[in-house]
Amino acid sequence: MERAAPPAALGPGLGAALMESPPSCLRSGSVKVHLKKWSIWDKFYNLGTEMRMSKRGRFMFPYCEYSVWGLEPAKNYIMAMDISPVDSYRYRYNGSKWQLSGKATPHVMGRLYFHPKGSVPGREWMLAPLSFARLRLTNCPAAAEGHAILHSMHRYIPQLHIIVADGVAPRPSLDDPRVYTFVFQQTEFFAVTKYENKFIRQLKHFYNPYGTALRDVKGSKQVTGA
Amino acid sequence: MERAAPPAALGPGLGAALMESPPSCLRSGSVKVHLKKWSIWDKFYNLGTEMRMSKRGRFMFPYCEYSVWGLEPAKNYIMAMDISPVDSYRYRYNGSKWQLSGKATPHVMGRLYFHPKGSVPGREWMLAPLSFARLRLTNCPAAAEGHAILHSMHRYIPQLHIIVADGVAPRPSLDDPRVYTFVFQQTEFFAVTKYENKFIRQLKHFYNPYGTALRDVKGSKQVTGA
DNA sequence: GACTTCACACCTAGGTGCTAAGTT
DNA sequence: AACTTAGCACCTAGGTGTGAAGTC
Repeated sequence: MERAAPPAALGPGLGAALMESPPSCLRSGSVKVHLKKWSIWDKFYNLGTEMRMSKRGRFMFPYCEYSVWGLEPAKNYIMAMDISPVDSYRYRYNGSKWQLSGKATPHVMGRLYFHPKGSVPGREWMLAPLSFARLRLTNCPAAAEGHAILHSMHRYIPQLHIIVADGVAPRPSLDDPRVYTFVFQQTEFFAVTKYENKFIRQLKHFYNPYGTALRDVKGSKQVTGA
Repeated sequence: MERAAPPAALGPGLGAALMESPPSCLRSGSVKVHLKKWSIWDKFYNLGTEMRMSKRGRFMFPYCEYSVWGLEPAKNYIMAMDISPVDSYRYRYNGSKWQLSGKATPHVMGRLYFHPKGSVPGREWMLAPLSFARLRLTNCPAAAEGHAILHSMHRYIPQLHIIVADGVAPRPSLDDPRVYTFVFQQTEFFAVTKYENKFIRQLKHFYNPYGTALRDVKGSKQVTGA
């Protein structure tokens, strides 16, 4: 099935003022990281990305995927992510935009999601995209390891940590100089249990392969160039 | 959907003479290994197990799954399998049974399938079943790593190798005394590109969750106790 | 003739947002 | 009223054996 152009409303979106594009490529020391599918991330970012959670844990869409350069080929690295609070506020959606709604519920700290490949030489990390597609978001405080525990109606941003695995400490402090951290502005999102912004809903339908059931209903499909 | 009893023809099968049950539990030094779902393996074994292959690689059914005891909890182990020729003959199916049909095509040697978990402490290996459900069989000599390369119409048996990973050699020789090898007689099979024995076909339909499409056709379903 | 490959329909498995019902 | 949960239909993804077509 051919994919039509995304709904026209989703292009210019909420107005040109928001149409900025944060850098999709960051450097830390000799290590360079590029955010893949940045143009899709940008589309969501400009509308105010929302990510649904559930008790069981839910994948992110878009998900975090990177290309990595500048690692030492023979040295081993561990790749980890965490989802960090952006600020200390709680938010609400008033029907058309997000607004502050009091102080944040304290963050459930310290959970890292380690890439399942484990400790792998830099050579191999640089060969293929580094994907965290299977990181799950949950609002259940008792969730299994490997799930990120978030609060609904709060604002978060994913952080990538590239950790030199020299065998000293398997899970070093993130302040350790052997940890390189990368944060891409356009991956910021609001955690929700149901989508609030209908344009976000439409973008999800359109780009997420599992969301196509609803791609053609309620005017979310439009003809190219119409 | 409830599962009816397996077809009556598949019980007594080819006759009582074949109805032996090889041990489902083996020991090597202090290490003990139990073959899971041995009663299903036995049913196939008594009819002459066949495993289909394809170019792209195909899962085994039944697949090899074990429980392990007697490892040193803190020591690391690597789990590997290979599919070994049982003899040096080629076979053919004459419509009712397998018979010799000349000398074997030389085996494509030395390929090991390593359990994807990698090097893990004995404690953890003993906690959960050790499954090789995702080992693929192929007849394509150029297949990707992790596929077992076999010849059709030849007879094979899977071997489990438990390898002490003391960091000396990542992929030691199988003659190394730090390698414990286990071979369960009832996992022997004929490699085929299409099933020959129709009773094997029926057993596969019956037990493989993906084969249920054909469970109810051509008399493969029978009523319990009829 | 004997064996292999391919396209197919059918199934399991599991992710998706929806709606309705439940909770606070 | 605001937010969360559970069940649903719908989809993708991919394993299954079949039967027809292809190969040797």
